[in-house]
Amino acid sequence: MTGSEVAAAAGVSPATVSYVLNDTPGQSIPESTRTRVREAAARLGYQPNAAARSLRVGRSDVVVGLVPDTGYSATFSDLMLKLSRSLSELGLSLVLHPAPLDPVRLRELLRTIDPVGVVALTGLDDDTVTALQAAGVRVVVGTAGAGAPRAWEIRFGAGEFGAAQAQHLRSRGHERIGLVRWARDFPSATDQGRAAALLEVMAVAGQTHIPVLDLPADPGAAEQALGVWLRDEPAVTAVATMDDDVAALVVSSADRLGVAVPDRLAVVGAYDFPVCTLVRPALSTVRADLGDLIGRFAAIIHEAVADAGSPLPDRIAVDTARVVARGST
Amino acid sequence: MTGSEVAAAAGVSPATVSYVLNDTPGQSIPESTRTRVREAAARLGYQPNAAARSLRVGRSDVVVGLVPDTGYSATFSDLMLKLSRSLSELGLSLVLHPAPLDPVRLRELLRTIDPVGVVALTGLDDDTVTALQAAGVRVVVGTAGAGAPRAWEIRFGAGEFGAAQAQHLRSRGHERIGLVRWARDFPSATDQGRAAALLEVMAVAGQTHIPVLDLPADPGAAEQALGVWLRDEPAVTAVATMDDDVAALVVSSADRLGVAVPDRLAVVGAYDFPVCTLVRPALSTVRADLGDLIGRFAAIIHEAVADAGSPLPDRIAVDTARVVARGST
DNA sequence: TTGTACGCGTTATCAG
DNA sequence: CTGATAACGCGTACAA
Repeated sequence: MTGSEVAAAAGVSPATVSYVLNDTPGQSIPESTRTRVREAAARLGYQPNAAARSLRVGRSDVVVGLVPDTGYSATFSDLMLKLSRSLSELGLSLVLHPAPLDPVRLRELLRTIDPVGVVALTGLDDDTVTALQAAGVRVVVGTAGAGAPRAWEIRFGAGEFGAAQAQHLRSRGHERIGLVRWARDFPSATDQGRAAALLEVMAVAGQTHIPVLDLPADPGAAEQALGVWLRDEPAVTAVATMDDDVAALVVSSADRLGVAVPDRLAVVGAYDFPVCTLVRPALSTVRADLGDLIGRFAAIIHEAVADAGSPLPDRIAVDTARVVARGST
Repeated sequence: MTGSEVAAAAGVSPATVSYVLNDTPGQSIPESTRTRVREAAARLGYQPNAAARSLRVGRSDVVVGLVPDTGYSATFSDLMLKLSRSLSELGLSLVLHPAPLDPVRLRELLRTIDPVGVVALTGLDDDTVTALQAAGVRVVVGTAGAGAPRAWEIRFGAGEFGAAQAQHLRSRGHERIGLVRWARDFPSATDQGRAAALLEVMAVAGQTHIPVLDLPADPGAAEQALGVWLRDEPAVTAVATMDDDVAALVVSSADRLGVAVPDRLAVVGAYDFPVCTLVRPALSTVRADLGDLIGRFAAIIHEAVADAGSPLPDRIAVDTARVVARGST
């Protein structure tokens, strides 16, 4: 079903079809013609060819959502579903991809999808951001990142989660805290941003660096790694984790090791995943109303796509980050 | 960077560039020309434009992976990562999308991505499969489904997980079992296939239908729903769940209700998610070496894409489905 | 007010 | 054995 066929059915030229269906401004087409075209399009089930459109316009209508490759809880899933709906109303569509991606797979993604925007639930390192811009991505929404954000890049929640975690642990009397992240081949930018945010708060209490534990996903290996780490870092009485999945593994590993939570080791996670209330003790965590942000993301992306020259906010604060205290702290 | 520029740099025509870089058979181009072209392409960092290619060829090189919209664990995440790599080697790329999708979003996905193949970690209902075929998708790999598979559709693991769960529960002496699935607006085809598989095994023991509990994701609501359901179904002494996330919520809800697991209620999950060993009692589950299947999926998709007429297997058995017995049964 | 014609980058057909 | 050239479907400048 092509635009020409619709034009033929409506008795107009292909150009008119394009004008009508795209609501092209500056064209004075009588309402009667418009309805005839729209009706024909609807009747024939006309769907514009995305490839032809992309080729002509020079960009696709696709936004890529980068999700953590460590698995992806219902919390994040809901977020992406919301984003998908919001973007959909604005004529954009969302597909997901696991992150972080190595340079080769990133290039492949950019080449095959040529997204107009990227929303990352993970941090993006500078090289990735640079590659995205070079590939023509109009707007990037992500969390942490080392340098200053570019004009077309928006950051959110860079430090709020870490700050909330550290403040909570301090308020519970802890003076030396650590960070637990997933062990992985390539370091994640989110991990680094979180560590920096924790340190900023703990520096006030005299802590000079944040010890980091790389936790393997395998329960046996995790237990061992935690045991060794706790011996090596005897001053650490509490840990913040990158997310609640990691926190859950810490708590259960501690249980097996005979390490009392929260007495010997307090644990605070992040994002309030469903797993929080499944483990014993239940996980304290930091949650934020990210769902609220999603609508703004969509609007910002739409704006950036529609009007390339419009200025973007370089940062969106997550002002709703709040501690949910449960049994693990 | 376009093919024409490469052609100019190499002193050949654009057509020759296409022939060389695509290894088009039936063309006798001297090795010297080939190397010259390849060199120029590499030097200039040529990346073919996917939109133009899609427009010309009539399909994209993208495969869509449908993932459960309830969130998915590291187990599925790993699977998709493996699939992504396998497809990548075959010149195809993978993007993810939450499923099930309503008809509107499905159409949008098909229009914007125009995938050449679909791999679903969830079941696909018949309408969806029909829509996929109509949109020109060459091959669909999915789990359950009501009717018989189409020639271009491959099913895997339709009943194996359910059969293994039911057999395990029977071997533990249970004669009346139920199925627990996520409460959701639209029924999932996976859920229906699982129920049928369970019934097939339990029919031998005289069970005539499988009571189903729709579990809300919210812990409080889940606890209440489980309590009511157990009162309504006093004969049920064990449940199989759709996956380990659901199973974990059942176990923790039972704990809060004072229902002893496994004595009053045995619980067996599926897929061996990491959450299995995080809850008490640890979850019995059914696992299969799906990673092994992934490579075959990729090969089958590649085959179907490369040679439209080649016959596909209509079914791939998951012969490695095995029970992992832990504390919950 | 509407239609014609061109170009986006690629691949396939068909002369040379 | 090689390379012009047309065509894919759309959007838009310009002509009618």
